[in-house]
Amino acid sequence: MNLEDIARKAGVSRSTVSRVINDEPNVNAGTRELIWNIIRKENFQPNPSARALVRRQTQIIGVVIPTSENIFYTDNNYWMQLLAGISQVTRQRNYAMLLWLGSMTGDDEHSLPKVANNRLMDGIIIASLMHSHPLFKRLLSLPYPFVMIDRPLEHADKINYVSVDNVAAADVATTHLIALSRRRIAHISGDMQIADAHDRLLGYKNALRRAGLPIDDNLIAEGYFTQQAGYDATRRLLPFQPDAIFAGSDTVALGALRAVREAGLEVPRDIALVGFDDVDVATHVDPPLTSMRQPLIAKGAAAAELLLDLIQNKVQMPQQILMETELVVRESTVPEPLVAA
Amino acid sequence: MNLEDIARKAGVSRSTVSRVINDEPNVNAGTRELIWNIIRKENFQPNPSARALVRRQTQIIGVVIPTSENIFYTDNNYWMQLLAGISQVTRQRNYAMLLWLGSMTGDDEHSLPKVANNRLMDGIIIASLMHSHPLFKRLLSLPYPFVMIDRPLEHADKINYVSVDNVAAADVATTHLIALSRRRIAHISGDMQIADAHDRLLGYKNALRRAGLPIDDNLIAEGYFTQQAGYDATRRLLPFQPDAIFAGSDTVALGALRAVREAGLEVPRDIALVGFDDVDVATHVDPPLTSMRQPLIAKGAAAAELLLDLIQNKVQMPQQILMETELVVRESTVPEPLVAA
DNA sequence: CGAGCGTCTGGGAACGCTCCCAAAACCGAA
DNA sequence: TTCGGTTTTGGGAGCGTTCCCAGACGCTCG
Repeated sequence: MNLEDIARKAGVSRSTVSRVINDEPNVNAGTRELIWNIIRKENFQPNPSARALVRRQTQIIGVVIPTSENIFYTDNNYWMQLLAGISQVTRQRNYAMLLWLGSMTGDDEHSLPKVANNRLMDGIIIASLMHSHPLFKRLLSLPYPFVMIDRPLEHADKINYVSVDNVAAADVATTHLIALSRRRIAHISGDMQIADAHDRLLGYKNALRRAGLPIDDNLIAEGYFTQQAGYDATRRLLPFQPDAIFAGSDTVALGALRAVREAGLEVPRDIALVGFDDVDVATHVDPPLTSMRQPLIAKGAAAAELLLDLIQNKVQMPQQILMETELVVRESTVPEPLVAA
Repeated sequence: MNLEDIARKAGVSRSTVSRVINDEPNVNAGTRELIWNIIRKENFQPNPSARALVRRQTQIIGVVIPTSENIFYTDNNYWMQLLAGISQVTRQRNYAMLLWLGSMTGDDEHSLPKVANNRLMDGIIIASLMHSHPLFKRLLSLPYPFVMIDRPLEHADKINYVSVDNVAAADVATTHLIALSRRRIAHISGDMQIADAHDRLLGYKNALRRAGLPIDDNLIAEGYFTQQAGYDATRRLLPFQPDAIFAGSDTVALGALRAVREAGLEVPRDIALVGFDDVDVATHVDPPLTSMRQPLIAKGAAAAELLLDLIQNKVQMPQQILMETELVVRESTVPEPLVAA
């Protein structure tokens, strides 16, 4: 079933049917109605490959999550929230989304450069790409627009991205701990290859400085955004007797919690604990975790919206979008439940 | 850059280049080498739309997760695990995956029937579709193969699906509770529109029957696969004094745990608790949840493998695949840690 | 030395659309 | 009735591949 078939049934030409399908003007109202009826009856949809071939647009965007470890072992709903947000927008704007998961560093068919070069997509969203990734330098010469989720560490001024103000967010989180009279506040950062980790450390330092508290390198542990890293880092920190820990992510906080417990200490009495992201685990864990919420669904949606705007030339690149964060206070910093259940 | 351009550079014809790219025989070895070199140098990739147009194959599969509530509010990594498994296989077999999230019941462009009718995909994987879904009856007339994840409630013998033996799994879980000398074992089932819920209830009853325990309807609560449903169901169950609860999923178990706590009871002392799926939350919650593990990554991978085999005519439909489950015992049923941390 | 056969190569047609241009149909006004 | 302008319609060309067929070439063998 193709345009020609529909045309034959309607007694018109291929061109007229095409005009109707694409909502072009200058088609006789009666004819238009007739053709629509036939299209509906036959459940006809124009062949997307043929269309893409001539239009040079596939109406497909790619979503790339290149951090393989995270994908398979992530213990939370972070990515799904992001995907849900992207999906909302692509759907509403009539695009499809192609998903590429996992490490794409190789030189094979599935490397990110190869995939990205493929004219199958009109643009891509790249989540959490480290600037040490081999793709990074190729990014700028991509033949179509792309949007990064989270700020890239280099060339940030030339790149479209959606992020949160991590400096401010970390500042708020740390200030919350200071307000609770904690004085020896430790920070477990993520990988310094990631701008987010970098910025959160900065925000943490800013808050301490403003409060007139010393910045003690013994209370700062660099790690990765994993539970194990949180655990290891906390064991390194404990000898220096922190009375609070601001973890770089909720997953990290989970590891920290385990280490604190094993040391026979109690949260929040001995050590108050703050996470980042506010993913599902924050509420499941005991005590529930105070966490800096990232609006993940909205972040995904904003990235998609931006990418489609770029594709359709509605905005000029580069665009940088920062989403609002919000501190969600729970019992890992404030002992009593805030509201009765 | 197209075949013709490459051909010109190599001093051969379009056809020869095509043959080289598609690894066809009967090309002079030297010419082949020469052409490959040019292709590599130019970073050329054949246009997927043009290829799809003539081959009538897009090398793309669709993955549909039609249960909208689950997507946006799922508090665990269930879906991501499934996607990770699918992705592994599609990648290895040179396919791309298109993701369709959320309710697709409407009659608009984004309804599942519309999407499925689109010749953009060579096949689809459909996760957790209820047989009351308006798509369900259309499924069998789809113009290409599809694989369901989890057993459909109707036409199961005609449909390709990947699932676990829920009857046996539920039996094992219940038997575990019986072995712990629990005698008033309650079950919170999922929606009876879902075969999984149906089968797990059956397995639960089988185990009781075999152990010579009575089946008490007061100890069976039908709900949905959500936390709130688990909470509500548990409040209905508590007056009948269960000493154990087998929840239809980990998420449900989370709600149950909350209700048990609020009633001033302790897990596992007063009520032992078993979940299903063994997603991330099972380990995060306190006490960690005994749960029936579904091999989600493997399940996704198996579904993808099956779909691609169907597309490539390597197997005949219908195929039904059952994956192994495994009871993971944690402190929600057995008080002391099994191993020292 | 020519027939016969395998290997290798080139070019036309087709896939199903969109886009452009030309022509047909229609309209009201002179 | 004719004319100019607008609206409506049809068909050719082209998008970048694959597929098929035909032809060139080289080799073997009678």
